[in-house]
Amino acid sequence: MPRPKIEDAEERLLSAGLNLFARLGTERVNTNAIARRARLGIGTFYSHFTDKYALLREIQLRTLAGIRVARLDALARASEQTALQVRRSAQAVVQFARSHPEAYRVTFGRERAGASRHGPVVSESSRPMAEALARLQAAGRIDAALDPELAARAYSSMEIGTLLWWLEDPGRAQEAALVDTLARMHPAVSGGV
Amino acid sequence: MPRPKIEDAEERLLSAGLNLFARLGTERVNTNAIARRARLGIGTFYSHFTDKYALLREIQLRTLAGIRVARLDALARASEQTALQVRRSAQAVVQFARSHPEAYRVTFGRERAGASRHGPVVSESSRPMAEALARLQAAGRIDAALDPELAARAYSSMEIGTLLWWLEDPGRAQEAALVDTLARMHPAVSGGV
Amino acid sequence: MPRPKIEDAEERLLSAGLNLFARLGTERVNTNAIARRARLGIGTFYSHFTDKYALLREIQLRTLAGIRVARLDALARASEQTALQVRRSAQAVVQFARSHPEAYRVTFGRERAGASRHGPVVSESSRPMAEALARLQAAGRIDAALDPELAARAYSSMEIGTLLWWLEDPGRAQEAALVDTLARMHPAVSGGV
Amino acid sequence: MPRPKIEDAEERLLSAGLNLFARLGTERVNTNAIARRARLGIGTFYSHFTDKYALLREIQLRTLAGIRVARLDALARASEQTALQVRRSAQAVVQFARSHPEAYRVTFGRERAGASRHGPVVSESSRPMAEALARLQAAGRIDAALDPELAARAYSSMEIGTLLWWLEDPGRAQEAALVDTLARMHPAVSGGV
DNA sequence: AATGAATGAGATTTCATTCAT
DNA sequence: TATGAATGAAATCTCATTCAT
Repeated sequence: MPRPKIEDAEERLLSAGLNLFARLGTERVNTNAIARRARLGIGTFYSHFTDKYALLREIQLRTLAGIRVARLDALARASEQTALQVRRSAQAVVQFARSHPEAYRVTFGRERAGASRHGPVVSESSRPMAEALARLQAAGRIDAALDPELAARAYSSMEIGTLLWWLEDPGRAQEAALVDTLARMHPAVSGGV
Repeated sequence: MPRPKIEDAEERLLSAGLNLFARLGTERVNTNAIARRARLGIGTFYSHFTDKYALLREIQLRTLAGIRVARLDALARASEQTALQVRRSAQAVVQFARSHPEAYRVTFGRERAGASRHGPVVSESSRPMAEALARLQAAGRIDAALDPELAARAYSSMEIGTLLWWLEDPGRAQEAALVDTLARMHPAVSGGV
Repeated sequence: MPRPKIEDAEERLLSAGLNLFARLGTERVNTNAIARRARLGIGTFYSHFTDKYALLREIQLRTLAGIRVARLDALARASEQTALQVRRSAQAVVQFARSHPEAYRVTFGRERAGASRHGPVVSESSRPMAEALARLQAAGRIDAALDPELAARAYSSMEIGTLLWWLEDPGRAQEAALVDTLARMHPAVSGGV
Repeated sequence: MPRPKIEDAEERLLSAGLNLFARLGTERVNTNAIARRARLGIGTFYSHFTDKYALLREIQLRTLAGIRVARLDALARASEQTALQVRRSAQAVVQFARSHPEAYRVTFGRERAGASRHGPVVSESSRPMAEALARLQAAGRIDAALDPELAARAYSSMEIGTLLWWLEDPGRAQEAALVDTLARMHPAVSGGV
């Protein structure tokens, strides 16, 4: 009898899931709670997602896409200068995290139990960055002894870990200081010859 | 039929738990499985730990203590030179992770759902390092513009994230390269004046 | 395989619970048994009642309401004469107990362990009766030395205890003799001036 | 190795059990807790009692014996006059309950789950009283229409129920008023011709 | 006789999932 | 398409009881 309104049920579910995941953690949220918060029947949940982790995956994919776009936008507007590009890129991510803290936490946070159930969405691919570092190395712009892949990997972990820590309490650091620290510790900057 | 023979039940449970947590992830392991693997009754589990997360916490505390000791040992043997100390410290942690991959993964890995249930054991405290950086700064040894707390935080995330990634497949990088990368990107080294 | 057919699950559970509680006692019945007897899944039990004691409470509330109604009905039909009202009231309760022996036993019986877990439902309130006795006293109809509250309390215990004993084996006494004894020993009758 | 001292382990267990049963209710006390409170090993419990209910039964038997003795003592000292004997008997029980509230509650209180497991200890035998009433009837001292057994039964319930209620909060009534009410409502008194 | 670690049957409770409406 | 009552496998946790010491 109900049938509330033929609306964006899927969006409602994604939004409800994001909020609950961020507040309670993936494991402490169940499908019934997501459907209830979306003001939809539990059956509706299952006609849109196969399970809780499918919804989580969709949230993560959207977040990763958002970050990619933000980063590319920033780079497009920045000059060719490496140090500036690094800074702009860091700035873009920090801004994204500040604007979408729930999405960032849900996507990168600890307690990603879903990963072990349905394979990781976030492979934390640092491939593009590794390639960029390799190019800089080839151009003699950074220390030849640096391992590009390891360095890229290390930087990614640093960025994610630091942002998650910051989001727990944004009062912990000024946004500008955060960007500065990330940029300084970026291998393309610190590793300069 | 209770009480067949007295044994070191607690150690057996810790070892079984470590193994299962590392292989399956905290959430996919239940108390029954831990007890069974330790070849003990489920009741024995509960007479030693209040729940799964109490056992997890004990594993983590032991791991953290082990790392602390390893790091201090390494520093005690190293000269006073900062760059060398940084390298020795990184080496100690890399060696610890290589020798106790399960413990490292269980302690620092993603999917730390238990943390949200019983409070985090691993605060990933970077306090000591922040203080060391501040001292170096006061001595004019590293850039005054660096924020010691942020930098320490960032380095910790980097170290942990990189080691977790490496442990997934140690073939990904030479141990020496790993140590080298961590040392290079350490703020006390890269941030030198 | 869920959801075979929609039914009045709650009534089925109440009825199954009443029967089992009466036969085995509150503590010897578990939620599984109640659900099984109601031919419902255990999950269905928990979607209707928070636990065993919530179901018990509902049974008790219904029983108390039933007795209240029966007593008021009887009084409404009786004349104003005190002795007759007392007799009619006793009669109403005896009839109720005879017609709903399980409900009476479950509501008033010993072994009300649940009470201590979730607060008593049956406060065995003798307030109304105490007030009635006080009015009769004021009107000089019963001994002024009688303590109305104590007397009301005492009568309630007597009524309940006697009925529980009788229900154990209704052959123990004629219903008429039971009513007669209760009426005779009622303070408004025996305490008359 | 322990072996604390060859003492009255049994008395210690009875005392611990009485205290715990009275505070928590029969069902919420377990054998381990009783042994712990008696500062004895759990094994010792089982070398003295077969289970929790055996200990409960022993407590109840002692209590019943105590009440019997108190009542007989009182009657022995009272004159032959019925009204006085009734009053003395009531007084004796009230005093006993006041002096041994835990024992009284544990013996007569609701939530006698053990009863259903091991058969009732307290049959609430009102046989002696029924016989006394019958004798009084034969002597023409009380109304011939009264059913002695029912009346005895009713009085017992009244006495127990009222005392349990009083023990919940002795401030509820003066001890003298209590004795007075019980005596007044005793069939040998109120039923007098 | 006293001990208490070990036991495991059994009770409670959760929640992903189905399917008749 | 949307619904939500019903389901039961699975997980957690308790506690009476045993028996080697």
